[in-house]
Amino acid sequence: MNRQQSKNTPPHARDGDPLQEFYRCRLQMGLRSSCKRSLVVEYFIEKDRHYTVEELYDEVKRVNPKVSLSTVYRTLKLLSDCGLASECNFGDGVIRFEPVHTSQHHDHLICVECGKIIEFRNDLIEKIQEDVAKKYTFSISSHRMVLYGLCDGCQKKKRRK
Amino acid sequence: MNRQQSKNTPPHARDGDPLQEFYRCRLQMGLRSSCKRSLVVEYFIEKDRHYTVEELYDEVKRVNPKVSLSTVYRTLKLLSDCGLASECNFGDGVIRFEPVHTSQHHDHLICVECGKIIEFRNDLIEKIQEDVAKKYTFSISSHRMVLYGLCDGCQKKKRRK
DNA sequence: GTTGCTGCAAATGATTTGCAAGATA
DNA sequence: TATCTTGCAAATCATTTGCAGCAAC
Repeated sequence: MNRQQSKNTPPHARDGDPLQEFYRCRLQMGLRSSCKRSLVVEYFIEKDRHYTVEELYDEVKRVNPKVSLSTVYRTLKLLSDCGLASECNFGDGVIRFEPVHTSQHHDHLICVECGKIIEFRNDLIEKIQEDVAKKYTFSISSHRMVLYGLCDGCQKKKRRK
Repeated sequence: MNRQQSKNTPPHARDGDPLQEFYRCRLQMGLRSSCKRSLVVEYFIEKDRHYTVEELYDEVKRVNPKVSLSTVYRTLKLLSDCGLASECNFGDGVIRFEPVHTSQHHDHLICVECGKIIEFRNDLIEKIQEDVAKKYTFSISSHRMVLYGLCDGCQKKKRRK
């Protein structure tokens, strides 16, 4: 948690820091502070990766082995409810959670070899939405796009063989 | 099964008809012909919809109530193995199967109100793939795109309220 | 002291599998 | 007859939940 922000920022401050936001939600929802839940929340937000429940559990357990799988499930559910995490489904049968950045919408690029996940933005998507909306008389509100391929590193590895 | 094709088309003929293709696979895999499996296969291919296992089961059961859920699961698995069905995951937690058309790749447009699913094609997607590939040094092999919104009918219904 | 948090074990729900009986080649 | 197909019940797997004990307020 490498932030400079003063500790006594009022809980209603929406400053874009997900942790602050979580504390705000926590108070608003009448939740208590607990070291296990905080560990999960802070770990998840700081690492800023696309975790499966199991992966997050495994890593958090290394820090505090007493954290249970239930707690990880419950905490991720909580974060989703607060709008600070969202489920990602890339169609591989595995559900992942990503921290919700207050920033803009993005899509995903996945390496089919090593599983690396990269977030990207591309404005042409809006053009596609327009085209399709016009053609089918839909009013489009959102989209999900995933590109699959080989990352730089994995391409190089393949070439060496 | 409204086709004009001769019944004795050799099993190796790849004529693009999914049913013929299935019979070919069936022979190749040493499977037997059974009325229940055929019912599931033919119903699935003829209806050409995005079914969940349960939906397909419910409908097939109306035709032949003796078909079991296991058989539907097994048959859809079989069709996937033959490359004649593919799993669709639109991120709503429900897995659907769609018949694989020998035709070109497509993406999906989903009405968030009534659940209607439309397949579409848009060539701008290739441009996006190029852009993103260049930016992240990826070599992209495939993609999935889903647009969510309101279909024509549901927009009208909303307007009437 | 009241109420939230936690781990555990049990429940759930979707899917898969073992097996014995029936069907097809 | 040999082997595939099927329904059923049991197994599996990820996720959720009930509950009793512990912890925060």
